[in-house]
This record gives sequence, structure tokens and C-alpha cells, in this order.
Amino acid sequence: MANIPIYRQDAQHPQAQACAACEIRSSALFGVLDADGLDRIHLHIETLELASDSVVYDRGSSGAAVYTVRTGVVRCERVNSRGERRIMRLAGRGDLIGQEALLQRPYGHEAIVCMPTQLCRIPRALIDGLAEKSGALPRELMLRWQRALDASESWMSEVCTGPARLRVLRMLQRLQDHAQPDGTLWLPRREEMSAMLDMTVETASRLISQLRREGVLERLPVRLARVNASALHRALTSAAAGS
Amino acid sequence: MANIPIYRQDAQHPQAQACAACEIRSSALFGVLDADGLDRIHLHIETLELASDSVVYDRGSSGAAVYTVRTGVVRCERVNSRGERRIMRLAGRGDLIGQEALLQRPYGHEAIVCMPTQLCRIPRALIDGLAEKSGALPRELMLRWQRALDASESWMSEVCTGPARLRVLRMLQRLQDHAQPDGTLWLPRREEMSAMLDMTVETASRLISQLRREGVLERLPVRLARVNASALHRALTSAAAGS
DNA sequence: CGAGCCGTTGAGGGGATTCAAGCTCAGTGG
DNA sequence: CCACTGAGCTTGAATCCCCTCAACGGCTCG
Repeated sequence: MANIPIYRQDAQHPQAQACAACEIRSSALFGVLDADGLDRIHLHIETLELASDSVVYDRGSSGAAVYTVRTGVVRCERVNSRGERRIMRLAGRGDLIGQEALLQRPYGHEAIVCMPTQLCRIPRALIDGLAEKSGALPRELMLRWQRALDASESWMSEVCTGPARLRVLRMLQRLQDHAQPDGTLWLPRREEMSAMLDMTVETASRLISQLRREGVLERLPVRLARVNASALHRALTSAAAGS
Repeated sequence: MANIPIYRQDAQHPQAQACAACEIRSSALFGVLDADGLDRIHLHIETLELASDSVVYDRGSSGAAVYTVRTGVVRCERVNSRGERRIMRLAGRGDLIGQEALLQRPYGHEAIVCMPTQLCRIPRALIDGLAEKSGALPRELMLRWQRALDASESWMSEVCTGPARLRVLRMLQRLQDHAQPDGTLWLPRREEMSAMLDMTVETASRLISQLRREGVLERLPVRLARVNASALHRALTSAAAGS
């Protein structure tokens, strides 16, 4: 019984190969499953490869699946009662989105791809079936919910607060967490920044330009950038203290 | 087997009587339990009666219990990196707080009583034990988590956004949801409003005074108020449109 | 090339903050 | 009884940050 590989290597199905090779499996939802559970899931999980601005799901649609982000970044949006788009959350590698589906509820926000992204689509029925057998899965799910709640609250307390420059700096800090291996990161369009940080596109543009002149940010071709980590850190501490 | 009362009426323990008489049992966490589960829980659940400004739990403390609000209002606070207090959430009748404890994690915020409040303290071990037997409890727990997440996101998109007057109006709208039977509601101190709405106490004061002059709000003795629902509604629509 | 989108920059105005001064009210003690 | 606090609330005046409105430049694409 010992040394059963966490994902069966001998499975024939191509998706089984993909799951076996998946680098995020230890941090992903099914890390807790045993061999029995794992054997069954490959057949139902689908890997999606989506381009920028693709819609993963719409708010209000009654979804039948949750998604794990393998690479790339997905943003979760919502339109508030004044008709403004607000970006509530960024999901990156290893994050789970659309958990409402597990409770047979419509999605609470719209999920949109920020940069070329790979997703694993996990049908609800699959998780329902597994949860009855595996004792560890419900706990793992609750952990994901708690993580989403933490992220939401820390976003609210840090990114929705304070002077505009500080908010932009904190956004950059968070974008760094989703940076690609080569150090480049997704830089939102100005309008998206405005939806994240509750400011106008003009203000976002001014502040980004200023940070570029200060050497905190270096602009790359298409919606990409590179940040100087130490300069960012310095800017953050001085902005937080100076206020 | 049919017609087993959801809470056993014949239990001797005084807490069993309290649970049997609890008016929120259908909406509370244990509404899904069967008779076996219910018989065991009374012995471990404790009813607390706390005065304003009592601390239910501290952020960072590793809690061993979750709490259900029976009456009153509890606020969940957090201190952001600039050292400012931010109120992230209000919990009222039927709401569950401190769910992090179920995952053996420290509380993510500080919970403080807003007005005289009754709480049920539910030890973590109790829920762990029940969850193994009852299939419905994990689902119910996930539902609570999702509800907290929804509340957090809608708070962020509605209360953290827009001109100050609109934010104050939306706060009043939410406070109405926690109103007492007699129609009075908890009116935060100005400093607490400032922590909720990300504005200065002066701005909060100016706007509350203005709303009082407009007849939206009527002030009562101690941190209580009565709102004119229709006037509030009118003010909200005109403020949302006028901007 | 013009159209359109996105980003940038400028000028002006408005709303919120800042700083400051009274105000109300409960508690205290002479 | 009443002055004396001190905390919380209110209000005023000046300042500033951000928004609004506007124009322009770079870029892609038909």
C-alpha cells in the first residue's frame, strides 16, 4: 500500500497523463485524494487554454463546474448598483474559482482571462461524488473558501483604501505574486486598473507614468511589464509612512 | 421515524431548553442536524450575553469555537498595513462568525459587539465530530462560507465605492437589515463609520447631520436611531442617479 | 489614410481631508 | 448646586487630491 503515486502513472487516458504531469497538483484541490479517487477523475476533467479577454463564466449563470488556474491570471468582476465594473479578485496558479457551483448556486461574478491562461474544468458532479467517499475533500474545499474570503478581505482593507498612489503600488505588489517565471507580469489596461482601484483611468495613467519615470516599472510590449522589486518596496514604505 | 422534532423537547439539560426555544434554529447552522446529532450538542453549546464593545475574539488568536449571533450585531474589524482600523463585515441574527476556527486557523479579524448581543458559542470539536457522521453539515458549512464571501464582496463593491454621501446611505441600508423588532437600529459612532466607509469622522458627521435635517434619520438616545425607510430609498436612488 | 481604441498630459473645479474651534452631555468632586 | 473635566459630535475655513472635461499622440486595422 505504500508508495502509491499521487497520480497513477499507468493510466491510458490522455488527461491522466496531463494530470500526472501537472506541476500544481500538490497545491491544487485534488492533492488530498487517494488513488481510488484519482483514477476516476481524469476522465471528467478538461483542460482549457484561453486567450486574453475570454470569458470563463458569466455572473448569474448557473454553472456546473469549478475551475483551477494552472497558468496565467483570471479576474473576477462584478457590476455594482451604479453600473460600474469592479474587479474583486485576481486568481492565479493554483487558485480555485467558481466554487458557488458546488452549492448549486449561480456564479457570483464574471470570470475573465487576463493573459493566456490554462484552466482545469472540474464538473460539479465529480466533486459531489468524491466528497461522499473522501473525508478530506470537504475540508480542503472549506480551506479554499476561507482562502477566497481572506483574499477578498485583505484586498478590501489594502487596495480599496488610502491615497491613489498607494493603491496603485499595492496593486503592483499583488500582480507580482502572479508574475511569470521570467519575471514579467500582467499589467492591466488603465480601465481595468480603474475598476480594481476605484479611480479614474486618467489618475491610473498618471500614476503609472510617474512610477515608470521613477524606475519602479518598466514597460514591455503587450500588456506586460517588469517591476523593480526593491524600488517598489521603497516606494511602498515611503508612501505608507509619508501619509 | 417520521415527525421527530428537530430539537428534542424532552431533554433535561437547561441548554437543551434554550436550543429548543431558539427562534433562529431553522436558519442557524444546526438546522440540518438529525435527532442523534441534536441530542449531543446541547451539552457543549454555551449561550453568551455580551455588552457593547465586548470582544468576542481577537485577530490572530487561535480559536476553538465558532459563534452564531442570536440577537444584536457584531462587527468584524481588521487593522490594515497603515495602522487604520477597517470594519469588514457586520454580523446579525443567524450569522456565523469565526469559521476559521474550524480549519484550526487563527481568527482573521477581531470581532466586537456593537450592541447588547446574544451569541451561541459552538466548540470546534463538536462540529468536527458531527461532520463525520452527518452528510449535510459540511454542505451547510460551505454555504455559510459562501455567504460570508458574498457579503464581503458586495460590501466591497457597494460600500467602498462612490461619493461619501452614497456610501453613508448604503451603510444605513445595511444597518436596517439588522434593525431590532421595534424598528430602531444600531447607529455606529462616527469613528466607526469612518472605519467602515473609509472617510474621516468629520465627513461622516457632516453627512449624518445632513441626513437628519433631511428627515431620513431620527436620532435616539444611545447609539440608536430610527430611519425613514421611504426617505432613505428616495435619497439612495437620487444619489445614485445624480452622480 | 482615416477611424477607433488606448494611453498620456493639461487645466479647472469639486469633494473630501485637514486643522481648528465650539458644542453637548455624562461623570466627578469641590 | 455647579464648575470642571474629557470624550464624542458638530461645524467652519483653507487646502489638496482626485475627478471632469478636453486635447493630443501612438498604434492597429479595415
